[in-house]
Amino acid sequence: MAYAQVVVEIASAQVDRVFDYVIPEELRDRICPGMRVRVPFGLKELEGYVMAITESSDVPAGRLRPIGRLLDDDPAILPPLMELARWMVSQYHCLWVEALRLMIPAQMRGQRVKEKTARAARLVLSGPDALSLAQLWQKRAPQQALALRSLVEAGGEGVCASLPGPASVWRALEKKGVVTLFEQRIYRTPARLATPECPVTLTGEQRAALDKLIPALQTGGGRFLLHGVTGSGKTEIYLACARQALAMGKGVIILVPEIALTPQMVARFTGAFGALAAVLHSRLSAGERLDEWQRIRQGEARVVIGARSAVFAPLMSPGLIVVDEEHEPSYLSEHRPCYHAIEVADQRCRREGAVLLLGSATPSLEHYRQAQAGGLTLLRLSRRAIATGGMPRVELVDMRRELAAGNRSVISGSLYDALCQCLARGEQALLFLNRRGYASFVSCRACGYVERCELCDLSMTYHKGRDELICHYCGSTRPVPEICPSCGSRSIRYFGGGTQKVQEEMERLFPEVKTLRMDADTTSGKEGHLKIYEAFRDHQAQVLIGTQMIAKGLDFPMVTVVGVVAADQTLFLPDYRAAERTFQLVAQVAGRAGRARRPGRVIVQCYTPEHYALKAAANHDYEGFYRQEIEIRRADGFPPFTRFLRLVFSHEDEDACQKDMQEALSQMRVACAQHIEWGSSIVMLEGTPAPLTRIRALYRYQLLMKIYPEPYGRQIEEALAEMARRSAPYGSQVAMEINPQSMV
DNA sequence: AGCACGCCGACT
DNA sequence: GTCGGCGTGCTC
Repeated sequence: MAYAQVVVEIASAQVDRVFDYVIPEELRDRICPGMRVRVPFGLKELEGYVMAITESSDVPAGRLRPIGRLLDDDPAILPPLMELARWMVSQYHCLWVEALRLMIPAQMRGQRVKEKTARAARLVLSGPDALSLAQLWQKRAPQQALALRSLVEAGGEGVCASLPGPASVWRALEKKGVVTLFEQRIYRTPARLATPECPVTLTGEQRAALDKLIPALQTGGGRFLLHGVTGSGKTEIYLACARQALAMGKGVIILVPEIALTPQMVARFTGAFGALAAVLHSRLSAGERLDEWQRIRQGEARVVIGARSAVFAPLMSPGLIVVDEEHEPSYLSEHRPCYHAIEVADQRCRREGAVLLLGSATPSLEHYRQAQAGGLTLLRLSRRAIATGGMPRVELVDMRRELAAGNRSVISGSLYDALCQCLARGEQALLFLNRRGYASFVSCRACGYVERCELCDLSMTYHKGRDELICHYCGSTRPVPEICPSCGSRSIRYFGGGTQKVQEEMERLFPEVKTLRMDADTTSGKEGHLKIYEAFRDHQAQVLIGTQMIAKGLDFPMVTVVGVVAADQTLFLPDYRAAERTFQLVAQVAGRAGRARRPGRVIVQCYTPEHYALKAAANHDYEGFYRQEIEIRRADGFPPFTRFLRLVFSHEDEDACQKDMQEALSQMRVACAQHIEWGSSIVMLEGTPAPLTRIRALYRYQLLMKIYPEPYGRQIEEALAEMARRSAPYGSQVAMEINPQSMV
């Protein structure tokens, strides 16, 4: 007798284990681990994942029920990815289904998206025979003759819809026994541009990097950090490595932050690899996503370019995983399971004998430290590739002085001058501001009342186009009050600038200059991104104003001025990574300037120009920043020296929420008292309300702690995970975050 | 996650 | 007396 061990499609700790099922005789030689099945479970039928096939079962025979049916012909999850799921369960303390779900596109569950097929025809005769028949029928059945000829031209097989002749003609040909008709699978391939490959001469540094990478690809293993300044040609390296891996019959995954998954980037890879390239990102339709996944699974596509979750792409034998812009926070998943795509990529590479290549102009402290210690091989590109004018000049502008000098605009004198010169020369400019909307809060001048979201503890942002207040956390909207709800005064005023405000200011200062705005508000449509990108590339506007999304990856040769409107906005957030973030942001934005031969100029407006992160960014001095920041982290016990853990409790009732947090805190204290030896591995910080105390009508409290990995870090973390798994006594939701990217 | 089983208040 | 509240416990 054979049994299947199945994990069922229910995300709950209570069923987070395998259930044994009898395999009916007729399925015995087809079933294997990694397949999805339908199984009876309680009163219902559910989808499940076959984890293993066994010859015996501990469950009494009377309780065993048979597998319903198989949902796949081939296992949807390849064996190495099953193993990767196993690793994720232990690494991220997640449920089995949560890990398994990552391995297949969501569309495959519940069969929500159908495979697309089309009527196709195959020639039964040889080509010459068919042609002579066509000749014969030319007079009496010209349509059939034409259809037949086109089918011969198509190589004897083709999809009817793309060949001439209506369905009736094809049916007639089938009746005559000349062709057979059948349904053929059609892949919905997302539309994309393809930048033709142009031969490039590699710089000495690029050559040197490849001289280390190519042998590693050939021997099947190695971990590299490519530290290349903006514009130094990291993409050339990726392409060359990908070609090498393909030549060896291996597959390639290129991970890119969602935001950098620009048409430009996709076009490079499509140009280089054509139909061998598949794209996975959030803007694909359900059908496109499913089909791209299946093209990869079938081996038709062997170069995958995609965001975070593409690390699970079903490639048969990956030879290379590239993580571009490896410092980006978006590689850490925000929802369960909270995996880090780089950790997963590293794990996958080790298991499948692939090369891991991390690339960034501003590497994360953690990976740079690993490179210093030898865990990662450091490859450097310290100069921009030949066609550029060197690194742009970066000026820090002290906005306190601007204000003292009487300039109350969001545009400083220096930025204004730079823009004047740039625009007069017919060149383009980027203005970056990490906040969308028009005013970050509206307030009553008389009593100081600020409009806040009813569900979140957050001031609401005024959006001018829609003329309403929007909560940037939950998206709820409200009209702007005409009179103050608190004191009845009419003096409602707008404060704090966003991208809309900057755009208005630009139109006031340069009325004849066209501007474009790129932020979450203007890129809502499916092709929203692309439209703005193309309009700016085609010079329909001279100035592009935007948030994060213009900081990454864009390459416009005519941009010679970049303005950062408020650089230290992010510097004083309650987050141990604030300095690193700010440094990276300024360095990345600055890298958008002067990418062709024209020299670039970068104006960074801030209130603390003396801050080491800003000074280092202005000097293009990554090393200098690293040395200072790593010492601070070491001294304060922050990552990468510790694992920073955050338990977030949320409940609609504030009291219950706080009590659950207190309860967990005392439990931890008890546990620490029981395990005296833990003392050296854990630093408990106080439990407090989260900086955003209320989101979407839920109150939030948090517990912060630092865990030194050696010698008891693992044990402590396990205990905490167990605590988070058990529901809290007063009913709060508990989420455990490891090295969270945001602490609000 | 569902859904049953099981023990205490207001209704024909 | 019963209908029905949602608190534990199980699903191969």
